[in-house]
This record gives sequence, structure tokens and C-alpha cells, in this order.
Amino acid sequence: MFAEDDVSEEILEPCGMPDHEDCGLRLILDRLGEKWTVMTVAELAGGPRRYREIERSLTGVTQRMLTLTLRRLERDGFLSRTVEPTNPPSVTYALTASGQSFARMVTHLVDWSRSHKDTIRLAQQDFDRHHVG
Amino acid sequence: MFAEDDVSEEILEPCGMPDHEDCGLRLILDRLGEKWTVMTVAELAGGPRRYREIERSLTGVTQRMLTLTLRRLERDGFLSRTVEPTNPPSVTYALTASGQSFARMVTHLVDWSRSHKDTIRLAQQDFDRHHVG
DNA sequence: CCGCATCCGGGATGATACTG
DNA sequence: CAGTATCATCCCGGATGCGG
Repeated sequence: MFAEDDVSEEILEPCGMPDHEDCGLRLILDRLGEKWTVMTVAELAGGPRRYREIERSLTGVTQRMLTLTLRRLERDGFLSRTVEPTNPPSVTYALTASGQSFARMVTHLVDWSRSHKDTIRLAQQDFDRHHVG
Repeated sequence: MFAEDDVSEEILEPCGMPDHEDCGLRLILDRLGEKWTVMTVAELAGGPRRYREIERSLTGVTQRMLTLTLRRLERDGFLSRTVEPTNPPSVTYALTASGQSFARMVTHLVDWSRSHKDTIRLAQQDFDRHHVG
């Protein structure tokens, strides 16, 4: 996938512009741009997890940001939140069908990143050499 | 592609965490999260463009943001910048091979967004109804 | 035409403390 | 355990003006 063959003047939708609002790409891009979204989805792709488990797996996340991230993913319908009214309480998060589809799309991104990161980093180093020294 | 079938506990790389820095996903996510990246790449996917042409096609972009966006894409090796030393100067931008691959990956995102935006918007409306009254 | 420099506001993120 | 509340901070992005 993501072969290096010709692109043949393929026209992308300039989503986000007045004429193309309905593509909904910004919805996804904004969510992807947030710092903890991908890692959270990645963790939940391994199966349902409790709040504390997710927190431990996301090194450096604060409770505030984790809660915000989970709320937004829940709002998008990507994950479900199940509360066990025990004491102490237990809250379990799990990907929905939509969330699993989202997770699979993220996998494409990860694959693409992995196979291009070296090229990109080299290009950046070249650029930086030519534009400072 | 992006079928709704089972996800079978697929494990995503939690890129960005200490143990997984090398996946390079943040490189891409940060770039995608920026406001004008996708539209710029989309415009250039239609062929080489001059600065002024890109500016006109990106409704609402400021010169500052367009220049920043182009610089960062150039730094990543996604586009080339060719200066014609005429008067007034003429600068042409074009996708590189790497940039065309990037553009194709973006197309996947666009396709996914388009086919899920309704579901997502509905989920958001449901959530908002249940969480405000 | 193609930029760069400067100032500034707002949203995303982080730190810390507190609660049922 | 699973959050909420408050304050501090950083950076993206917009507005504006100048320069080659």
C-alpha cells in the first residue's frame, strides 16, 4: 500500500474551504492533531481498558488531558464508557465499531509514517544544513 | 478499503511514547494538524503552482501562514521550491515523489472522513443532548 | 510578486490541588 | 479509582506593516 507510483494529477478535495465544508476532514484532523488521541486509541485497540490502565500506559499524560481526550473520543462515538457503581468506582472504556474503524485508519497512518520517517528526517537535516550554516 | 469488519485486537504502536519514539508518527500528525497543510498539498496535487496561485486557492490564508506552511512542507521534502530570478520574482512549488506519496495518504484520510462524517456528527449530537439537557 | 518581522489573542496543554 | 477545578504556559494562527 501507499506505493510510490505515479499520482497522475489526482485531485484532492480541499476540505475546509467554503465550497467543501461537508467533507468533514477537519473533524478528523483536529482530533488527530491533539496530543494524546492516537496513543489512547492505540491502547484501546488492544481491548477494553480501565481509566487507570490507560493512564499508566500513556507516560506523561495528566488526568485532565486524559479525561478530555476520552470525553472527545466518546463524543465522536469512537469509544464507549461503562461505569460500574462499585466502591471505589470502576470505569471501563472500549472502542466502538466506529472507533475500531478509526483505529484501523490510524494504522495506515502509522504504517506510512514508519516507512517514510527516514526519508523525512534526512530531508529535514538537508534543509536545515542549507538554511543556517 | 477501511472495511467495517473485525479489528481482531490489532495492536497499534503508541508512537510518541518513550519506547516508541522511532515510529515518527508525531512528525506526520503535527504536520497534518496544522490548518493549511492538507489544502496546500491538495492544491499542489493538481500540478505545480506559483505562490500567488496557491494563495488564491486557499480562501482565507494569510501570507504568513502560507509561507510557513510551504516552508515546513519543503523542509519535510514534500515539495520543491523553484525561484525564477525574474523581476518581479516568480516562485513555483511542486510536489516531490515523497510529497505525492503524502498526498495519496491524505486521500485515504479524506475518503475515510467522507464516509464517516455523518456517523460522527450524529454521535456528537447524541452526546451533546445527553450531557447538557 | 514573494516574502519576512512584529505584535497579539485564544485555544490546547500542563501543573497542582481537591473530591465522591 | 476516577475524576473536577483552577491557574499558568506555550504555540498556532491572524493582523499589520515593511523590504527585495
